[in-house]
Amino acid sequence: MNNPKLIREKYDETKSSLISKKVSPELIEEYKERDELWRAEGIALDELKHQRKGLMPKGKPSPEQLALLKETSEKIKLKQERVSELDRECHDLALSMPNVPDSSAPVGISEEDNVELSKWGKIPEFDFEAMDHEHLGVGLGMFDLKTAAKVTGSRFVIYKNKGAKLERALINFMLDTHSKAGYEEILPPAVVHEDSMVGTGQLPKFSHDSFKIDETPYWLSPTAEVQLTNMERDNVIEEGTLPINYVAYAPCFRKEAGTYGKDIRGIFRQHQFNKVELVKFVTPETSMDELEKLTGHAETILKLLGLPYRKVSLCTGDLGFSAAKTYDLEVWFPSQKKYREISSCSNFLDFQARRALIRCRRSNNAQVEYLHTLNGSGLAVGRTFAAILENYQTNGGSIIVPDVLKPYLNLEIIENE
RNA sequence: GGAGAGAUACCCAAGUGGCUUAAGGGGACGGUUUGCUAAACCGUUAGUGUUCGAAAGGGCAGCGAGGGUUCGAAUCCCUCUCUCUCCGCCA
Repeated sequence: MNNPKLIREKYDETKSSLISKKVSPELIEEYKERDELWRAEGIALDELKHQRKGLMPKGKPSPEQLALLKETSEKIKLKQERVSELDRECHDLALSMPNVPDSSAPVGISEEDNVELSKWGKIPEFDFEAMDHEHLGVGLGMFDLKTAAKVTGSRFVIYKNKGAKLERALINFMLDTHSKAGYEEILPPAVVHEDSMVGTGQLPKFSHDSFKIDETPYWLSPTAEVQLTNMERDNVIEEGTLPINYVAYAPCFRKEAGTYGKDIRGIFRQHQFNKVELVKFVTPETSMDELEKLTGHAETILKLLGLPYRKVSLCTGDLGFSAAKTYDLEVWFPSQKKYREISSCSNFLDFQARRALIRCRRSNNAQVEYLHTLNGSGLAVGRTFAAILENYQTNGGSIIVPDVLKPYLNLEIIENE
């Protein structure tokens, strides 16, 4: 949720900023109008309530008093209905409005306008035709999509044998690495309450992207960002304990509606996938520095695994709903000859903190204010798995195990026996 | 899943329709006293949200959550959530 004062006091600036994030001008105008009405009517209502307090008798009211009380209460009731209606309208509009992009985010319409900031690693050159990760993985018996389609459905996977071990090794490697960097390890529920989904911005607008558990207020979490960020929902955190850094492994569930025919090969885009997530709670003045740190921690995983990647800054049109600024990390896929997203690191400023009511208490003056939240994938495990297969393949279709994973797998090479 | 008991502020806790502007205690903080500490005594302690205001400072809401009854609700009614005790089932 954006600070309502932005629309009230910096209307033109905020409006054009939101338009760059594809919000319709009508929506913004409607919000402004509703907000003004809500405030005016709210003041009138408070005034009436104040009046009634003065009229309250110490004991039983006399008939004259009673008549006056009844009249005032009747007015309050009508005004209250009006205010509640406006309040609901404002709240709904505010919840469906995305975060205002940070001024450092490049202005643009789509993915095409994202700005590449850096590249790391050497793109592997093979003296043979590079296979895609599905051929490699299925060929080595590491995962089975057909059986998963029978057991569950399409876009699900069953990892097997060394594939199962590689997936688990990656999770452990990522958790260990981030723990060493100062993140507190969390193992959260995979299921979250709808209130949490509202807190981080998945609801109410994007209900079609996630799975709801029928007849309950629960959802299958689309990212551990939801669990980790909402752990501090409704809390006031002492400034001295910030920054709070959490790392969690969790399975993530996404409907992937509207992606039919996209990334149908292999395990790149699944309804259920594993992800290691980083979340930070920080003081407002440090959040942009913390975004650099957070992105650096995600990059560390790619570097340690020796996977070539690039870092891009998302343009305003490509920014997620809740994000003010986002760096995507994209890893090289030899079979596609393209960099593909493997991590997304975002600063939400106080947008999620307002929705989820997460505040910090300043140590010098005891003032309470909204803190800033950030998160980043560190990394998407399934995509890391796929990238390792493709980048570490050999001519025979076997996979050289990256050095840092050897202690986890007790293997030098993954090959058919 | 069944039966029962709870939820009041930082903690404990009183409060069954208007005398509550939520008592009292503990703790915390400030002060008096003191060489220092403790004790004693005095005082402060409703966080937060929202709104009005340049500010100082006001208003409104808040007794687990949401509805309802009433001129008026912490208090009466309904629904829900969570905690505890017991029974059943279960990895």
